[in-house]
Amino acid sequence: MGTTQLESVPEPKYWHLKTVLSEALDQDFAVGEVLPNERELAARFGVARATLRQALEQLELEGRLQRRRGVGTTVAPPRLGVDVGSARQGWPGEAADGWQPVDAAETLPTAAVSRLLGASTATYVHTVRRTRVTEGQAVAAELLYVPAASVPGLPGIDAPAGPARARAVLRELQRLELLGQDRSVELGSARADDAKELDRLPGAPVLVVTTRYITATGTAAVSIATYRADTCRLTFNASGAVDIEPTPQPRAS
Amino acid sequence: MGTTQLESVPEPKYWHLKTVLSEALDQDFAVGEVLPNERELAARFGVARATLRQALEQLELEGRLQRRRGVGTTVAPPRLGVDVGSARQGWPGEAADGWQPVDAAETLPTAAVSRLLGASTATYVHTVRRTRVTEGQAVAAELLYVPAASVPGLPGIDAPAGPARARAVLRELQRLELLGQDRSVELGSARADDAKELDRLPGAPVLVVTTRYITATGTAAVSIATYRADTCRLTFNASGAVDIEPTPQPRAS
DNA sequence: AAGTGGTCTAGACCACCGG
DNA sequence: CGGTGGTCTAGACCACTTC
Repeated sequence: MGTTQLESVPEPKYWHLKTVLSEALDQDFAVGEVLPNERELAARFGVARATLRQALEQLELEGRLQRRRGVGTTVAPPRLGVDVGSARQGWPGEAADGWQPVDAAETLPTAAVSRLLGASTATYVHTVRRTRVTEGQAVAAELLYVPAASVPGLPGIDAPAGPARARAVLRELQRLELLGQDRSVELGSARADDAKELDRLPGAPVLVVTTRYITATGTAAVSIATYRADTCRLTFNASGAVDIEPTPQPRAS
Repeated sequence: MGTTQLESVPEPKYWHLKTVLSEALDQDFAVGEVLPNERELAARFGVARATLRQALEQLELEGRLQRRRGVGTTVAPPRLGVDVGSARQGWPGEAADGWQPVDAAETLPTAAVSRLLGASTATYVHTVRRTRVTEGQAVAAELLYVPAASVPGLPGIDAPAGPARARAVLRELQRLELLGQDRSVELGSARADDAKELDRLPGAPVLVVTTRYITATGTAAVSIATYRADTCRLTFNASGAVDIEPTPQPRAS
């Protein structure tokens, strides 16, 4: 860049790189297109591969890129808007909202889970695994914890494993009267099993949505859902307002 | 470890490191305590510093650690629960919820902003900057975009800059009838100016909360708030249920 | 087998904070 | 000033996908 290095605060190379790449993505690349490989890009910009990778990492974090080992780096489509808030006051599984039961089992709750469940401190909890698919993509993996006390009418552990059993727990849960629920969203990194379901590497950034389902007797169930942070935008429709449109591309003239 | 390396899928060193460190944090460290420096930790575990840093990065992303250049790495307190959803149907600035007006200006909207504002395509928008402080910590920085058409009664640009002007825009906005709002949450990285307000380095992971304020005539305003992803947990109280308690530490027996 | 991204190393220098 | 985390390099090898 010329001789004008008067910048008293020289921004890091990877940061500048990110800006340059971001503009290039807007102008010269279409969604789905594959970029040159990392070694060539690094050479082209005159930096080490590690530095180039730092820039790519951030762009992937922002949902601009998608990297797959053995395949390459491609331009990501706009993030998927995934509805999380408008299904007001419903038990899980009540609406056909893309959640698919996978399995269920009886386990002892971890310290963190029993803390969320509150004073009930049930000895056993049913653990239901579900996966959410939107537009053909696996966007979330959920673990739903239901204390045995919440669903007394449930058949014993002799029930067949698999989706059928998961559905049985959900069906039983829906018989309770739901008073309310509270939700929280935070950043996390995917555990190994969740990463597998989401087709990502372990440690991938995820949005962790924790929901407590409240009945008259306290917290009847807790759901911990992990959404792919790179491809998802969680939407909460606080009112009956129109849905947000899926980010139409402003085409350059 | 011993000689049992039968694991056909050897997990990455940094991943294993992260697990070991995480357990050490639970058992041997108190909140606020400073860890040994990176060079020593790397030596102690027999890995390169870059590898050690990869583990620390993930732990920081999960809110377990806090790193500050020139100071050191400390054990982070549990994430702050920041209420985002329960202030139902209110204009910004209506409740004393920790938001502090900083400044305001008149600008031309960027392509992304005018897309969010919808078909109105106003030529000018008022841009209000606010900061949110919770428990003494700056947790969020917001840019609120208000098309000039939404607040026709506002004095011209001769108004004094600074918080007073920001308050004037908010006051004018609150005269409209709010029909609803929709919100979305996604992962992003802090722009330079936001990072400064949040006392983080540029590129730090943030949760971007986008809110559209709807009136009878369309989208009257758009807010883009960036929350520190490392220290914040966004909470949405969908019902009048009790608040979630701030993660009491389970003491080992 | 060839090509991709993912992990790892052993150094170096820089920007920032504190005494 | 010394010590901290932040950036950067030039290599190497590994895991995975595709052909």
